[in-house]
Amino acid sequence: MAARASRRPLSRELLLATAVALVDVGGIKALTMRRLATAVDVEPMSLYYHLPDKEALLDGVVETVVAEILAAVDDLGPRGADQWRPRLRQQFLAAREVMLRHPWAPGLLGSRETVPAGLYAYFDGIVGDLVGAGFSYRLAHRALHALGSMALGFAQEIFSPAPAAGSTQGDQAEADLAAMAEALPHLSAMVASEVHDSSDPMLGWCDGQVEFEFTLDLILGGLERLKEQARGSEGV
Amino acid sequence: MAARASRRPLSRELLLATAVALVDVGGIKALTMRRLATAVDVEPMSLYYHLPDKEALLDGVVETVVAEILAAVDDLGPRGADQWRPRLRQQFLAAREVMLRHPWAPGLLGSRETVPAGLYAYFDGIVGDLVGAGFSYRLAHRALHALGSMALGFAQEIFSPAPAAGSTQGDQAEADLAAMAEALPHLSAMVASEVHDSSDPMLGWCDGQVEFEFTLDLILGGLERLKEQARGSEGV
DNA sequence: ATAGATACCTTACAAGCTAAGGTGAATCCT
DNA sequence: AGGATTCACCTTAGCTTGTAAGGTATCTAT
Repeated sequence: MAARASRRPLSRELLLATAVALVDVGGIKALTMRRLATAVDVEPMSLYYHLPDKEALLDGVVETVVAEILAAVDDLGPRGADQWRPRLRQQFLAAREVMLRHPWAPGLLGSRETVPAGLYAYFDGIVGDLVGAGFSYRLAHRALHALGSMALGFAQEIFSPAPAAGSTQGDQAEADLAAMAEALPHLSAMVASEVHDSSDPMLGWCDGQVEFEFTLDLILGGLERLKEQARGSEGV
Repeated sequence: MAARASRRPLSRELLLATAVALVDVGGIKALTMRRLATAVDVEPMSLYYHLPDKEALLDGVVETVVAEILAAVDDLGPRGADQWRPRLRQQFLAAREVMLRHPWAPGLLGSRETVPAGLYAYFDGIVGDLVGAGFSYRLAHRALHALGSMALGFAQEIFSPAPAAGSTQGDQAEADLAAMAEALPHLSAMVASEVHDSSDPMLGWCDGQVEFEFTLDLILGGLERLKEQARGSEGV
């Protein structure tokens, strides 16, 4: 038929890529079998030839994003024993970049019950690097959890926008601010203090990137110190 | 009617409490208007007298859990300036306990676009404590992000179970282990190393509580050090 | 007694996932 | 070449969800 000749044939890859695009623009709730079908110009049931059901679609979407992260993270910087810290830092910053492109990804990942195998391979590499750099397995394990949950947690970003700001209009805004200053004195003072040495007031005053790097360095620094302590007490 | 007399009258609170119970037992997907209606023994549309729509129900559920966290966290330990660290530690451990009772909560919280006001009040208290203990507003802000995302991230627990263990049966299990040892050498070695000085093998070898406390202390320690540094460079 | 408010119910529909089975074209086998 | 198979997609239909529209019974106040 003309219709069929005029479009790319379906494939799992095409469907997953299209699905990721759909979610990027409309959020996870916008991903339905029907909409995905419309997006690739077929009837809904045709999807089921390439994907067993919607769960598989979601798993596939996760897999796709994880692959994107792995690609971004692969071979970043040298692998020397003394390079573990900048290397890990670069890797997590790269991972975060991907997550920023797909802000829904961590939540989806957390909601899935099976995790793509590629992720374990990635963890394996990290443990290898850390142990190679002098970490005990135990400390490497802790590091994995600490860094992993930080990376995931930062994607939630519970705390970035102002609390339920409704109307952003002159008078009302001032009244809101006044009410907030009373109810949340310390937070208000904090905002005021930060706006003070920043340029634009109240616009993106929570710089996620800076916060992320801060926390990342906090954890990396703590790990380094613990590693040295352990090494010292071992009597090397 | 007999039926109506024989049950508690509906109320927002009853609905939310019932909803939380439903989610606890069946996961977030088990929470439907129809099931909630059945659980409180009314027809589905009766719910809409107390809740505008399902979004409001979900917001209410989040609100309920947050209230539970706030209750658990309230007034824990003394509020002295030198007590910020054990105090914060206790608070986050208490919060984690609630999250363990409702493992779905962080994910839901992250998926909502408005956050309960009570949470901001809680953050306000933390900032107050930190600043009172000598933190700059900037560092307190960073601390908020670091601790908050850690707490949220740890609930995802991407990395606890073995990667997609299918059959847990004698021969097959051994084959799986062997295959895993080859594909993920460092992780396998790590598991082996940890099992070695633990008692029961492979059963809950990822102790979430220990990992959580480790990461919490890592962050608290880092913050303390940064605080002292800043204080020192200020010339007090 | 009547008017309204309150709290719950009946009906109905669009949109979601998917089981069951159909169809035309391509490919393979002899 | 011709029949059988397979591939890739479609049609129909069933069941679940959220919820709009409007109905009804009970209580409260005048």
